[in-house]
Amino acid sequence: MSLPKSDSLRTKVELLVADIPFGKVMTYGQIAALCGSPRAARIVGGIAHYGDSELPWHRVVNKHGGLARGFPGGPKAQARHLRSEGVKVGDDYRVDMSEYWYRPAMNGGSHD
DNA sequence: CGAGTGACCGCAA
DNA sequence: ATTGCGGCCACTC
Repeated sequence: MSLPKSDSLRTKVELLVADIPFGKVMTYGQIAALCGSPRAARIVGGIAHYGDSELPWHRVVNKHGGLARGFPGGPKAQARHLRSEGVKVGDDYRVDMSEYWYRPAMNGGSHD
């Protein structure tokens, strides 16, 4: 396991968000799931709000590929950042998940 | 320490 | 399509 199981969810989330490569995006639910709590998607959002503002939260989107609601500046700002990284954002502020969804090759969940 | 809030997810009507 | 509800964990007041 690459993630420190002893640390709090917040720490893992921050590590994952910080590990999102350039031009890629992750979902709140996916991050939460990788942290061990697939239902704790809101916690991820919460961390984004009062967590490290240095992390690339603009690369974090919801399950629908849409942008966050409380993002500073609105979805426009987030969309601008993503486009700036080469991510195509639709008029509905949605990113192509099948293209930009970053899936860390870990947990050996492929099959046992 | 208790209560409230939060940038979400999924289902049901 | 929208609205409502429960759930999860952490942080702030």
